[in-house]
Amino acid sequence: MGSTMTGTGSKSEQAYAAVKERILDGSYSPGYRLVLGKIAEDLGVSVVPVREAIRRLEAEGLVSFERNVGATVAGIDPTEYLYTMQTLSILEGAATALSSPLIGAADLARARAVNEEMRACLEDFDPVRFTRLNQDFHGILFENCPNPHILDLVHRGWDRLASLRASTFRFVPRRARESVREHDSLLQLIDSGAPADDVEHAARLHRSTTLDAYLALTGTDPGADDSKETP
Amino acid sequence: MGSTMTGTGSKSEQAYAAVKERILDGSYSPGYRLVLGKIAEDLGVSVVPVREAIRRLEAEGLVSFERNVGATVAGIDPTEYLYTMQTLSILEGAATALSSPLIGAADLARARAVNEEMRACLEDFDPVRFTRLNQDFHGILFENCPNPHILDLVHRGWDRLASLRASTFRFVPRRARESVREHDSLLQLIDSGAPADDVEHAARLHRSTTLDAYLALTGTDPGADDSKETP
DNA sequence: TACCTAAAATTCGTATACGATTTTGTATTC
DNA sequence: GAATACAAAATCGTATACGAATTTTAGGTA
Repeated sequence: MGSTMTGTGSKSEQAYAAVKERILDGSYSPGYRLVLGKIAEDLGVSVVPVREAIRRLEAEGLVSFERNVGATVAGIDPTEYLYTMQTLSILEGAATALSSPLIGAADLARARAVNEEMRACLEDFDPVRFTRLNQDFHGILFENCPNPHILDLVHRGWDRLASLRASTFRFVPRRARESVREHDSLLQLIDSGAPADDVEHAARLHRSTTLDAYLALTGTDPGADDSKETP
Repeated sequence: MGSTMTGTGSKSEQAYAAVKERILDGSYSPGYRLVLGKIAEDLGVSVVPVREAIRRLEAEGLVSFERNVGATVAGIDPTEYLYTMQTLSILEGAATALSSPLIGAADLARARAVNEEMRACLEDFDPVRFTRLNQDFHGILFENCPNPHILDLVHRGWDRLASLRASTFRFVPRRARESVREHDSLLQLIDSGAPADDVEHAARLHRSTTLDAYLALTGTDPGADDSKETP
């Protein structure tokens, strides 16, 4: 009865989906210890399929695993967050660029509508709703991407961030207004039939500016000295 | 006796490593049916860890899996090849760019040496050796990349290509000489302290030119019309 | 109290076993 | 001869069971 039982797949699939959902919605937050026996009992299956599911989640980066010790929900250290955001900025930029020549008027209209919702959402600000809309917006820009591998990687990145966001909520309110405006520009750029390179650059900048805003706010400056790029 | 037994990890790890190695070196070529019982017997373990290993390989994209039917080594259709190459060109470009400010004189010297080996290798041409050297070359340029996620994705892409290459050998001999020259330019660019954007562009172009050469040779033109980027 | 040791409890890792599903082979019918 | 029906074999999926490794707890000693 837990978690929107689909009942469709094998027990292994069921366990995979259930644990993944719990991670993404925050029921299992980062650091949470995933004990095979407990989960198995919870789901009413034996440990074998649960173990398999957890190993798969490990391969996707949602779970970290240690031999003879067990699995925990993958952590939230700021460095990881930065890595993921940076990777996403690259992949989303590429995905948007590859999509852009294939985006039709209907898609643009939908994206515009979502962005207007975001704008409306700026008053009595609801970060969760805003974040969801943001994903919808970019999802529309991606969905025409002719390269499914890139899309898959983007989705995995989102999943990771969702897992983090569900626990520690990372959001820079001041950034929201700016973000909506950047969306406008991005749409205009695509609509004008700009070269893919320009779209890519703009889309990447959009994401990495969000990251910068976050860094500026928290003062996080993880390990590597990769900030000396503007001498 | 099978496949450089490390003996270190659990049976599950052992199975994972063994099957992966067989896929990468071509012992199991694309389409090969991975029967749990057979593999288990081969490795002297039971089916449970083998199954787990295969599911993990599926998550990495090396194996495709169908419920109640079984697993096969992931296929080689040209579309996949194109997707992977395109994704790699993006990720390698970014990885090289992020590395470039951190690449020291020693690294550059090593890379130069490898490229000279490649040049020497152009006479009495050995594609396998050339390919390995090529990976070494780019590996040197990457290894300073401060973002391990990107590196991980690049390595996964390489693994996929290795699996394909081991069966159908995809190589455009005429391209080799050109490639070595491009390496020279790339090294010079990095050495001159060029902006990261320039390095990224050059590195990406390098990979996608290779892809174009392959496409021109085979006439493969899968699905999407993503070639209209140079109007 | 702090620290070391040993036993108990927990949890993992995998072999085995068996039911469920799919595939293959064979006979029957038109 | 082709198509269908059915039986046999192969293979998958998972519950159960038990040994192995780790963590926790308890007890004793300086």
